[in-house]
Amino acid sequence: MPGRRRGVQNRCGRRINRFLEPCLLLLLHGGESHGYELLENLRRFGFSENPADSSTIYRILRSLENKGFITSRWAEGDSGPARRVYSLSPEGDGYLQMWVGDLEETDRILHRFFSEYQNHMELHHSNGKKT
Amino acid sequence: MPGRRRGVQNRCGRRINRFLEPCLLLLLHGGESHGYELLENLRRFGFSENPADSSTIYRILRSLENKGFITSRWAEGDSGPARRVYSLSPEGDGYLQMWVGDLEETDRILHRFFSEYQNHMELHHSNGKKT
DNA sequence: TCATCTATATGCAAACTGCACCTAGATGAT
DNA sequence: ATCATCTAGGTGCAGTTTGCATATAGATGA
Repeated sequence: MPGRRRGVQNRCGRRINRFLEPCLLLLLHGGESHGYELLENLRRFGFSENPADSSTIYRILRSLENKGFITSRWAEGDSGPARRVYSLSPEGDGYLQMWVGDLEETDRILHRFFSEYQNHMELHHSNGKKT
Repeated sequence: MPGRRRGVQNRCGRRINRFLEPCLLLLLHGGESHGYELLENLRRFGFSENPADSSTIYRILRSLENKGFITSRWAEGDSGPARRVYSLSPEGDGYLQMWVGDLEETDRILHRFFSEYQNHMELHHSNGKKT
């Protein structure tokens, strides 16, 4: 069902920087896989119908391989064209750990934003009127 | 103390896309302010010593003004050069609401990532070995 | 006069992303 | 056989964002 997404896209973009990278690493942490399959499995992370363009996925995978965080081999499938199957390397596992720490920091910042926001809203609520 | 940050930067960049935008909007929600002051106040959000380059701030403010979400006027300060003082517009207030909803969605995705990650870790923990 | 602080801004390059488009094997229908 | 379609991987290009360097300029004090 996935693959090339044609037509108009949401184009909101307000997400996390390079967030697809740790998602792909986490999927590969569960076992080797190829790009097309990874693209389908990305939906698990709750992107509402908008994970990414396939070109983005393939490019991220290529860059992860260039950095030595994953390795690839060609595999003849039981059906369809050959697949480039990726596996997580030990370095990639460490990189995933780093990503997790970084995202936890991001999460803290996010919650500081929410609490600041709620502070403001309570102050404005007390004067009863909101233009 | 802030201003031009010279020297080497962390260059990790794994943060939230355009996250500075809602932070600036929220600060302006608390009252008008100018760029240099906003830059200082950004630290409240818990960016660990790395909020943003001043050029980024000024450019985001300019783009928010172009979209009509904030307005500006020149103000002669009691000291130092003139300042461009920004105020949140009603449209900007709505835009901030939208951002909050969007970041809540981001937060949900983030936590789905964390729970997937913990699932994996528990599975790997059971076989007793972790490099 | 000169350095420094405050304040705003531009130029440039690198990175990331979305969209359009291309290649190519496999599969099934006509 | 030919064609459309699905699977699978990929490139080219343009728009956006960002970090770093740098420019401009008023104010202030040595």
